Amino acid sequence: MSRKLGKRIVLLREKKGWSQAELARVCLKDRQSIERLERGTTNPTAYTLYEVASALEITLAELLKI
Amino acid sequence: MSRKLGKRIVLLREKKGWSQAELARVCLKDRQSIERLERGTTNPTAYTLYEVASALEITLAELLKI
DNA sequence: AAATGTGTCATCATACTTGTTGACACCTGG
DNA sequence: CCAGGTGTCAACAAGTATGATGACACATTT
Repeated sequence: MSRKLGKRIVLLREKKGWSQAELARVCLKDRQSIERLERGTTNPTAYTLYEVASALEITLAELLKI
Repeated sequence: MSRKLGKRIVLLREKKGWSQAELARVCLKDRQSIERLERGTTNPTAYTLYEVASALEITLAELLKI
């Protein structure tokens, strides 16, 4: 499930033409944190997902369409 | 944000006519864990939300419409 | 009155996420 | 060639979610 979520984040990030570093910058997060999220090696918290969704300018529900 | 999410869980749970204990049972979770979630005192993980959504027989996106 | 169901709260140990730092291989542009 | 961007991986400290247990007040039921 984390894997699928990660793939969706990659998809939405690339749709904006951003690199992991760029998304991290907008999220005020670390480049490595984004990378872990996208690889699906962690089980992120709701707030982390909210921050990513906000950075991607979408809703949480939109991000979670997995 | 956790507060709003908690209120949504309460709403969806009551829509099914369930008590916290009943939702917990279906989730294979502790009654107190559900209560913390609903009060918004924790920042739940994606997997926890997935388990709750599954118990409520809705999608994660549906649960996260907050 | 007593028992049960309900929501709430606190505390504990364990496991995990997160931010951080450092590192590596790969590719592309100067 | 080489400097920079890219994605990946590992390990650490600090903070936190989770499951568990126990407790409390309130309402409803028997």
